[in-house]
Formats: sequence, structure tokens, C-alpha cells
Amino acid sequence: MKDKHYYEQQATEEEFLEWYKQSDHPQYEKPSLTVDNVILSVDEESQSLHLLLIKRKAHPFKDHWALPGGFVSSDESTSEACIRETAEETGVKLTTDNIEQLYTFSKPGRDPRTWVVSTAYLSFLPQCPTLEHGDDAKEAVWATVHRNKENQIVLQIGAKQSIIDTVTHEQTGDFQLAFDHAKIIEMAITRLGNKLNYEPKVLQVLGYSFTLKEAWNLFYQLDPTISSDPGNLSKTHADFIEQVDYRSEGRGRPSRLYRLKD
Amino acid sequence: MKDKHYYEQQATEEEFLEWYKQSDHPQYEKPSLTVDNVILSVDEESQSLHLLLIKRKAHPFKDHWALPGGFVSSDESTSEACIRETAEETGVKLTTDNIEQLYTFSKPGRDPRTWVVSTAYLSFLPQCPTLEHGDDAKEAVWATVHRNKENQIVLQIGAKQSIIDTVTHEQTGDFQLAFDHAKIIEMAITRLGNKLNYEPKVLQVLGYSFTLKEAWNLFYQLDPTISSDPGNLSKTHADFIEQVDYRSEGRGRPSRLYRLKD
DNA sequence: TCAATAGTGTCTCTCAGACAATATGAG
DNA sequence: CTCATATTGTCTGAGAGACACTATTGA
Repeated sequence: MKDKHYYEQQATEEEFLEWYKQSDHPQYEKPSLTVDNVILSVDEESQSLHLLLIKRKAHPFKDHWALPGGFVSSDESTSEACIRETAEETGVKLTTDNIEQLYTFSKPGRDPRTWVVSTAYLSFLPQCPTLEHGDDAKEAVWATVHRNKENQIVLQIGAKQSIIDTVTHEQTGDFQLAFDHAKIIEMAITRLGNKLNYEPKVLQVLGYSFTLKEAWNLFYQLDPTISSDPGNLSKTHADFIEQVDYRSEGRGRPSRLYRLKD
Repeated sequence: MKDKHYYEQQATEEEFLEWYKQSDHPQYEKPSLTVDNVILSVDEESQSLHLLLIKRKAHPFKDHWALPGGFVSSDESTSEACIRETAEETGVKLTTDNIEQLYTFSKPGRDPRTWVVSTAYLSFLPQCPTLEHGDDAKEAVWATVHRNKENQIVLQIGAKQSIIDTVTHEQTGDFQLAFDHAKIIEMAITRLGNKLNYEPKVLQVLGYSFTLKEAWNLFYQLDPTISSDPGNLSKTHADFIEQVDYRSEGRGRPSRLYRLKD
């Protein structure tokens, strides 16, 4: 048997890989790898931006609200794991077009049990589908989320409210999120607000088509300092949206429908 | 001994954690976690943007050029690992202000040996310090890097050149990079180009102070479609730079020195 | 005094934002 | 016809970019 040095530095790449797979390797400590998914949608009725949260039934952080997510396995990328876990936990089918990687959180101690590193994703889902929460499924809700004029992020579940301060990164209010999920949500909302003008992928949450007013409402919830004129969106975002030219019904002048360009 | 269900769902959080640490847990497969660092700097003489590459001495990808980086351990975050590995491999001390997280790469098979997930960082370093490459240290070089008018990314090491096409994501030319490092570099340069106008952190590569001409040269290498007037930077980037008012020597009118605001 | 280099002033063009005007449908 | 609602047109101010002009030094 030839030695390690021979295979690493003198053999061919093929010989090396064959040797590598047959050898034992010192086991360095490895982290568990998870994904967490910030799933955003808007409710058609209220036009409010919503965020999917799940109530934890077990320790740690029992009874706290958390983002959906789970473990990544070795035959998939983190984006595939994100899509798979979302489907498993909520029944919702996402595609690579609906999700984008947000950030990887790795601060030691972020999970009180053991070493867990998590890659967070941001997902866009049309029209808040109703969520099943049977006995063994975890309780899942659509929480409303918006940024207020003080630049804080406000979450609401029913009458309960939680505020994330973007300066101090502190959570206050009626409930606390599990793990470092408040930081993840803060980063998600902040990134969305920054990108409204040049990569308005968020509009996917409005479904295939939407009115200018609906788009403006969404933008306003992410950044209450934007222009107060919904109509101006057809100028400022002309490169990103196109008219589908169907009209909806209702009181008042019918609004035109637009869609996000490919 | 009480059972798993009791500790997960009925005990207090403290009891749960104590039980958790004393118990055996099914070992799911875990990935190795690494960091890769895209370290950018500019050479004072040539004013060219440079990228730090290391030549691999062992399989896999023996003799290919690669980004510096290494394994993350359980008592540090990925950013700490990035700073530590950079110091170990190059002697360069970075701080959290000099680095930013780029993306986490996790596509199965990206490392031919085993399951390796890597979080890539982007680092800014002033004035291309000279690199030691002794016997046991890996060979390290500053490769020049810029984006050409065809929107390709061009790397050069001496007379050898490699081109990364940002449409097809193919590498052509005299050398190939190890692993998926061409994709990492492409993402780094693309992100920098997009952020020149609102978060010009890249200017850190110019050191504490710089002239408008130097700043423009850097911007031009990242995006050759920018304004052709270096002087306009004092208008367009007035929010980000401030004059230090010292003047340099040389032929012609002395240029003012600016620095990146805090 | 000229060449070389750098910074400043000015003009133009584009575009974001506010507001007024117009379009469309319900009752 | 009038009200409610939504889109379109117009005006204005700010700012990016091009270019010419001025400033500062060495030779």
C-alpha cells in the first residue's frame, strides 16, 4: 500500500479519488446544516404582507414561533432542501425562481443544543394559501409584517404583536421568536426594502398579475418612505413590469393588470 | 429514566437541555463546512485590481489555482473562520469591517471527495502586500482581475489568462480554477459592480486615502460602462467620501486625497 | 511659459415625485 | 348624472454625465 503523500501529490486525480474513497479519514467535528425559510405572501382581502410562522411543540424554544425549515441532506443543495422542507411542512411547491438565498447564520450558540449552521432563504408565494395544522402537523399561521415609520419591523399574530428594532436588534412585545429568527426576519425585510427599485422580485407574492395600487401597497409596507403616488410605479418600474391589459371588476374605474416581466 | 417525549414536550427548557446533553442522538450525516475567501486589493504601481490565489499542491485539483480558505470549527462563526484562515495562510489580519458574506455554495458534488459546503466571503485589503511562499507554504500570487466590455471577467497570472463568461458561466483560457471557484469569483465581481453606487466598500482596497482618479480606475475595472469622468465621482459619491485635504506630490496639479466615510 | 495633470463650473438630459386632469364603471 | 376609484399627463426640481475651463505644479 502506497502512502498518503503519494496519493495526494504524485498519483493521478483518478487514483487519488479511488484511494480517498477507500481510506478512513480523521473525523473533524462537523456542524448540522439546516435551512430556515422566510416565506412571504399577501392576503388578497387585507392586502397585508404576511410571513409564515410555525409554533414549536418541543424544546428548545417550546411554544415559541419560528420559521419553517429543517435539515439538509447530502444529496441536495440548500436551495433544494429549502424547497423540499417547505413542501413537507406546508404543502407549498416552490421553485428556484421563487426563492433566493439570504444569509448563512453560524454564530456559535445560536442553537442551545449543538453546533447548527443555517442558511436562510427568502421565498415569495402568491395569495396566502390556507394552512393545514392538524394534530401532528405543527401549528402554522400567517403573521402580518411591516416596517413602521420608526424603521422598526412589526409582526402581528391575531392581537399579539412583536416589534424588532433595527437599530438595537432587540425584540419587544407580546411574543419572542425562537433561536435567532428575529435577526433572520430583520435581514429579509431590510434586503427587500433595499432592492425594491432594481429587483422587485417581491411582486411574486401578488400572484401572476396585480394592479399598480396592489404593488404600491406592498412596497409601502416594506418601506413607508416611498413616493405616495401609486401611479408613478408605472414609470419608475417600467423596466420590470408589463401590462397584461385585462381589467378587473369592482367599484370605480377598473384597474389595469400588470405582471412581472421574465 | 423518563422518555424522549417527556423531555421534549413536558419538561422545562433547562431539564430538556440537561437531558439532551447526556443522551445519545441519532447521527444524521453532516457536511464539512469550509470558507472560501475572495481577497481583493490594488497594486499601487499598476493601479490594477488584484485577487489572491493559491496553487494547490495536492489532489484534488492538484496544480490548479484556488481561493484561500479552510475548515470552520465549532467554536467560531464562518466570519471568524474566514479571518483566522486568511491570517494563517497569508499573514494578513482582517477585521469584520473588511469582510462581507457573499454566498453559501452547497451543490452536491462541488467537492469530488465528500460532502463539503462552503460559505464564501469577500475581503478588501489595501495595497497588495507581498506574499510569502516558502517551501511548506502554498504558492500564492496576486492575479489581476477586471471585467471587459463583453461583460466577461478576465483573470491574469503573468502571461497566462483565464476568462469567465458571465452568460454561460464557462471558463476558457490558459488555466482553470479549482472546484467551483470560478463561480464564486464571478458572483463576487458581479455583486461589487452592482453596489458601486450605494455601498462602495470596495474603496477599502485603496487604503486609508485615495485620489478621485484612483477611485475611478477601480470602479472602471469592475464596470467599464461607468461615466468616463473621474471628477464626477466627487458629485455622485459625495455621501460616501470626504476630503482629507492632504495633497500628494508628483507631476502636474496635485490631487486631493479622499477617504471613505465611517 | 508650457506641458501635464487634476478639480470646478455649467449645460443638458433624464427621471422621480407631486398634482391635476381624465377615464371608466356602479348606483 | 354623480360618486368612487384608477390611470395618464404635465410640471418641477434634483442629479448624472459630458465637456470646457481653471488651477497647480514641474521642467
